[in-house]
Amino acid sequence: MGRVLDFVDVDIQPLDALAPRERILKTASDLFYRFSINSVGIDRIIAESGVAKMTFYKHFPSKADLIATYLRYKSAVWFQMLSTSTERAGLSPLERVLAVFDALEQPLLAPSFRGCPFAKGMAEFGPEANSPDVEAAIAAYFTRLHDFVASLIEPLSLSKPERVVMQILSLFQGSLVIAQSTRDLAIIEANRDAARVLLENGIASSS
Amino acid sequence: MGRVLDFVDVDIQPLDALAPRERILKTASDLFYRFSINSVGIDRIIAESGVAKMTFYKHFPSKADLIATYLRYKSAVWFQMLSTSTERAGLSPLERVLAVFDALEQPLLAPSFRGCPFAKGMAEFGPEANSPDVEAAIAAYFTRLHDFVASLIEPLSLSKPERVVMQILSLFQGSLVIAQSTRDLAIIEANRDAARVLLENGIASSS
DNA sequence: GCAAATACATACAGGTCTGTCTATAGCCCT
DNA sequence: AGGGCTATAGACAGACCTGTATGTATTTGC
Repeated sequence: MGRVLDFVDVDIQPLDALAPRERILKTASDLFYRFSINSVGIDRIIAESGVAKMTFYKHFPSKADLIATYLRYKSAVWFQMLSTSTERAGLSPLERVLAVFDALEQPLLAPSFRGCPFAKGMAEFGPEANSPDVEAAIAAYFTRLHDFVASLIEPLSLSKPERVVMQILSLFQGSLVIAQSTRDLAIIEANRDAARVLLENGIASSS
Repeated sequence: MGRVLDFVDVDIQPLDALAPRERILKTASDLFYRFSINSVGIDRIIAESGVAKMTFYKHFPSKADLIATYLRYKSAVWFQMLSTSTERAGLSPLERVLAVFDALEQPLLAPSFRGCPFAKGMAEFGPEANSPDVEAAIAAYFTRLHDFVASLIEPLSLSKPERVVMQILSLFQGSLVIAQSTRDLAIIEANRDAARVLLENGIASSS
């Protein structure tokens, strides 16, 4: 049942066949990501998900609650994609690291691509926003992403793995920002190659 | 008179000694960047800049107008910093490219650091926001940044300069995202070194 | 010193936001 | 068949938003 975790907007199952809670979450996810979180009101989410207001507030006690759930949902989607790419059969340890950039292809190709949902979340819900749940969801994503890349790099036995992890993470997040402003898919290949050079450089200097 | 272009929050001149327009712009700049654009209302900007509402609307016909001006102002600030770093005396062409990462030190050290103002702007004012002036200001920044890095790289006569420009830009923007979530200054050094490796690799393969 | 431009203070209109309340309709389970 | 759970529909309160209108004070130029 990985259907819910698809990145692509198109769904096999029509929206109104889903349970109300999933309908709300999916509608909110689309709207929050396409527009921004603060510019999408509860009323619109309710209208477009075809749900009554009380039903909404039964499933999500507050908008902040929905936002945090949306971010955890998006996190699951992204790690699903990352896993799919990095766990392909026949990849060498080094290629598995580079595969995180392959995972960007599908999102970047989607016309609904609007950058990294978590960077966008940070932009709207910084430290002064007083939304601890939202902040926590964002921080959890970045921590998990860091650990994910670190675990991919670990088998390479680099001399300064933490440094390379930060470099890969920067290339990854940077791809998402730059791609958003230029819409040039070449960024993926360029940064995968950059990562390869950095990794091989780290391996060489660690020998 | 580069005072207005200082990144640091502290100002030598007190705020209420400035002309109303500058007071408004400076207050708005602080608030928009610390919080987010959509979550700061006109009333707050007016209150904190000690200005009457009509005065505000005389200088800025609409909030969108103020936002676009804010972004152009921030752009000037950032390029001021980039110029300062890259035009230091005694830098080799390669070191001048790497100096763009030095420019990040000052912003990252500031407690008010909240990431890249333009990525934040994109997060709130995407294509569906219908704010052409704001969009244009953001696009102008990224175009100018691209051209800036390209002009720094040009003297190195790399075989694929455009590719390396994208890599450097990704490392630069990635630094801002990652630094925002980890607050680790080591990111700068790591990515400057990454850039060095990529540049030297490009020089080697172009020979 | 006086006139004109500029800025201040504040009330207001019309809209949107989140969240609550009331009342009604459908559905499952026994 | 009927009780209880769940969803729908829509009005409503109170706060906030942008932008306008109406006066009064202050500064500036000559």
